[in-house]
Amino acid sequence: MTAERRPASTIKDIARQLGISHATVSRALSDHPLVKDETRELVRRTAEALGYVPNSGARLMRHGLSHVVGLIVPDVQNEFYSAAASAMAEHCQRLGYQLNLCVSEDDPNREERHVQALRESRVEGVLIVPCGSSTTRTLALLNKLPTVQFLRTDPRLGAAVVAADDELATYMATKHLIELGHQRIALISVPRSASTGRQRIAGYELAMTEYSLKVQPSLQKVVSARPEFGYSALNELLSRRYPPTAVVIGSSRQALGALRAVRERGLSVPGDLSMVAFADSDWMQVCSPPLTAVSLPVGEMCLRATQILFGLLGKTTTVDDATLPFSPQLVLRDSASPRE
Amino acid sequence: MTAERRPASTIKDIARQLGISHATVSRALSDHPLVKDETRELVRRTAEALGYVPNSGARLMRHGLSHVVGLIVPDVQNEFYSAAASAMAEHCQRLGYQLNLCVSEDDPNREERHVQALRESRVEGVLIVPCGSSTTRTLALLNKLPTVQFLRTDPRLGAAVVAADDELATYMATKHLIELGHQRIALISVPRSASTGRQRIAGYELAMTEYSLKVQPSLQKVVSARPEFGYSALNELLSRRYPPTAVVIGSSRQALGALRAVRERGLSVPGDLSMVAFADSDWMQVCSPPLTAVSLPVGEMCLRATQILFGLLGKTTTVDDATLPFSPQLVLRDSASPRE
DNA sequence: CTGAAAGCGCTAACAG
DNA sequence: CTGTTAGCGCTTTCAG
Repeated sequence: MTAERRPASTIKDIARQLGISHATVSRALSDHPLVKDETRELVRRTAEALGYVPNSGARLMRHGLSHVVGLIVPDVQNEFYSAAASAMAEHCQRLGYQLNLCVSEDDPNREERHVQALRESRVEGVLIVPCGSSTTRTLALLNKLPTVQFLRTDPRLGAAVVAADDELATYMATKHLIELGHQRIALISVPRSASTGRQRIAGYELAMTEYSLKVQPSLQKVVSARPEFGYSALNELLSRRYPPTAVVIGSSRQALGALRAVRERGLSVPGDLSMVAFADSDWMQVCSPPLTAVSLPVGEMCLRATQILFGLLGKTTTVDDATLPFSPQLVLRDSASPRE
Repeated sequence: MTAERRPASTIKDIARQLGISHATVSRALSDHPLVKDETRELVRRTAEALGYVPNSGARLMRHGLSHVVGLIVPDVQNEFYSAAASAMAEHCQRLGYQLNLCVSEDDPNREERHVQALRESRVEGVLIVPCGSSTTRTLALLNKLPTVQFLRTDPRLGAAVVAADDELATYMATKHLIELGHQRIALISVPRSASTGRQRIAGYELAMTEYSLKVQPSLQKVVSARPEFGYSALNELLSRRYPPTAVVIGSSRQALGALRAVRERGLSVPGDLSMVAFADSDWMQVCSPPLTAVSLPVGEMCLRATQILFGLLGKTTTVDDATLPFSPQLVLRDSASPRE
């Protein structure tokens, strides 16, 4: 039923059928003014009849522009990235560009394959959340392309940056807990390989030292941004002789797992443990208890990132000139309370 | 810093630089056996030096295969689809294919644009969750391409289908509530435009009539699969003179909004209202209360869909021959209880 | 208004 | 082992 594998019909097929030259067909199809209306209509109709669809490869070869931009994110299951992807798709759409969405899984090799593929298809620009340990080839490729690094910053990459102040975010989260009277505050964070990991850890440590609290390595769990890891990290923390009374969690995905751990142990939050999450997700307002979180302005950041990218492409869209970086905001809910 | 806009170097540039023919360069780069090792190395090195990246458009034109498949989903923010996208990306990856992920937002025009773009770039196959009101052009295009319709079925599309038994799913959910003693059971569902909407509504009605309960139109809210709509739908239901004692919710996104409504009104679930959700999402086990849900085997379905697609492409992967369609499973948690 | 012809980057057949 | 050549589908001069 599906899949008639015969090669797609071309401009020449149309020309042959009509007994005219393929050049005329090309003109007719691209609304060139110097074509008789009658011819144009005829061409249109037979194109439709033959199921003609232009070959973008051929078109690309002629005038070099693909009208595609690439977006590489670590994980579409992370609400933060999927929201970003939606927003960016919307913006590209509006500008008549196609968005090619790729998932790196934070794997440098996968990332490289995607960048390579994007470059081979001659995308005009790339939006990327770099994995932090990008291969040199990846970096070299990106440095030859209009690129915007989104959220994470790779110092080896000479591209524009649109990021939030992650350090401030975890600083705020930690400070909030300290001011509630907590002292044994744990941190679950994403790895240092990415800038965001480094910043989030730094923000936590900054708050701790600012209030003269000892930063204990054993209270820091640095793991991947996946629910399972949040789950096991919190379990380990809670199995300590002196478990923490509060925890800052560096990723919404980890928060999900952590909450599962809490639930399994029958602990009450915030009674037994206060929690503050980095990044605010939809579900955090309906979970039990609703999670206090540090929220980032995803929408604005996406807008800015696309604006910058299309700026680099010469499409000067209106660029709003708010100041970098974007500020996080503490959203108070019920998962953090004064220490008893 | 970024973005040197000079045109990418070609095979000919390499040839010129080395004083050899571009054919030799081509051979060297594609590991043709009849090339002197020395030459091959030389070519490799200069290719690297010049930052050469093959032009996939040109390559495509030569031997017709793009090694890309397309995936069109309605919404990446829906955990169900993002999980599916991840799984499918993984499978394609393994087979050396690139996955081009597109988001239709359930908008027929956007869907058409994507299908058109995919066809223009000569993707070898398409996995699609059809929006239900696809344009005739979309259908025509898809019918000329190896296609697998995933989850939703468009009767006008002659493509293979991989779907769950959605009717059974809501039937099970509704039956569960009926057996708990509920009678005034509401339904919040996605629109009838898609097969899934029709099936989910049918399953609910089937269970109701089977137990001789009246199907009241005013207890059915048919709205888009977005949190806001779940929110307002449930609010309307709860504002009735005789509000339902239980509700079946046809989408995880709607469930999120519904939970928000419940929370705002200070109602207790399942005390004041029992809920069962269609589709099980990560967060449903940590929300308050944990939601009883009908779960679908996403993983297996994705595997099957990709197997079928690559089967159509002639790559005969091992196809497991479980029976269609896939069966839902009721996951009992705490959001549904006997009616007092 | 339309046709002939060149060329985009690449591969493959055919000669050496 | 390598060079020459043709051609994939399309746009774009340049001539009519």
